[in-house]
Amino acid sequence: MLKYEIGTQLKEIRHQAGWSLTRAAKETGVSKAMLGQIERNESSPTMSTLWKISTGFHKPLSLFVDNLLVGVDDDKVRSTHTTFTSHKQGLKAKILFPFDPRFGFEVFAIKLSPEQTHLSEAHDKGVFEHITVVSGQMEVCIKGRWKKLKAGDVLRFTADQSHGYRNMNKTIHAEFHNLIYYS
Amino acid sequence: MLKYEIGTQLKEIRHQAGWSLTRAAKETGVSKAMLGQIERNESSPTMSTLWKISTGFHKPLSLFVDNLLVGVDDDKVRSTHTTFTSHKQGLKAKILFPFDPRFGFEVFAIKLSPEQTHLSEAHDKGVFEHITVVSGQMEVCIKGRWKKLKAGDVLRFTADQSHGYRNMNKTIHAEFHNLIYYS
DNA sequence: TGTATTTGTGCGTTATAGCATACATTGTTT
DNA sequence: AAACAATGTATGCTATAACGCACAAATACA
Repeated sequence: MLKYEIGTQLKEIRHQAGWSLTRAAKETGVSKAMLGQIERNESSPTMSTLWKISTGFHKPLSLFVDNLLVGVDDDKVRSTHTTFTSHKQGLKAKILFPFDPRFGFEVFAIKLSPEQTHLSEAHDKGVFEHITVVSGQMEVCIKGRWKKLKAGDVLRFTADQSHGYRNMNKTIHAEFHNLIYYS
Repeated sequence: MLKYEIGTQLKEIRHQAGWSLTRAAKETGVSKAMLGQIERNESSPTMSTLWKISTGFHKPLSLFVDNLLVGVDDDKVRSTHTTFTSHKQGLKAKILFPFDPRFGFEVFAIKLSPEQTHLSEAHDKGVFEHITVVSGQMEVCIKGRWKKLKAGDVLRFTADQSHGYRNMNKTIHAEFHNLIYYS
């Protein structure tokens, strides 16, 4: 169960060099059996052996680590509108896109019950929140001031400060998306 | 025996985030025991767990892989002028600096016996050889032409072609350094 | 067309990454 | 100072990365 398809990268580099597994094993000091399983994504190499590999190929480590948008395969539809996780009182949140180091952001969908307020702690420097209101209306608090948002409205702010969301309506829920970007 | 000190990097990132090992374990999904040994460079993480770590910290993978010039510690002197390895006929070579993916080059010292010729196969594209003659005199063959070099002379050429070195002198050895850069 | 030789993969064993738990140490509280 | 909570470390166990060897298929060679 590998999220990280480094094997494809290795196979390409090896073929490009015109090396056999035996040759690669000789140059890198890693057994060809292991190199084989790594290429087939059957095994997740340790940093130690990855170092040996990049050394043997006379290539920088980043070459094996970067450009790995190959294994994304999110082209199959995931249904998220059924499962809402993380039930705090009056606030339901579910993950639309979990954080992925290759992209640097994560996206939540959040439902605020009527007359509910949620305060959030400050995040690290370089974190940006992107609010998109889907339905209902809500308010976001930044630097002590509550800003009104209605369906379709968007808002971006630096999240390295305490902030909050609330739904002042007495009957209808508010739903919004929150894209959190980490730089 | 880790060449790759990724632990130091992790420790710094964790401290910078103000997280305890317990907190980090919770966020990343990696046990705090494991995080501990990784930080102490007692364990070389697999790419799989390194992915979990970078995900949990909301940081790109490159942050843990790059900027690792910390563990170089070549400030202790290695004596190389005694041990000459790789004895081909009439050619003695020793490694001054082995290839390191962080730098991208390796350096050899080569001794050519009198009246000796050595031919080398073409390397990959993007490989450069840097010749520095230390003592004696020698000739380097590029594109079929032999170029004369004497002590103190230097020469750089693209190594994606067959080339050769020879010492035409009848009595004295020739010694030169060869820095091979892989781009 | 047999016969080597080289290719990659499968198998059993060993080394080690990874986990859960318990422990010792330090810092906080009342 | 006693009691408490939080820190990072040490311990035993399980999962798996890594190895050496042997095998089957493909390729080269005669």
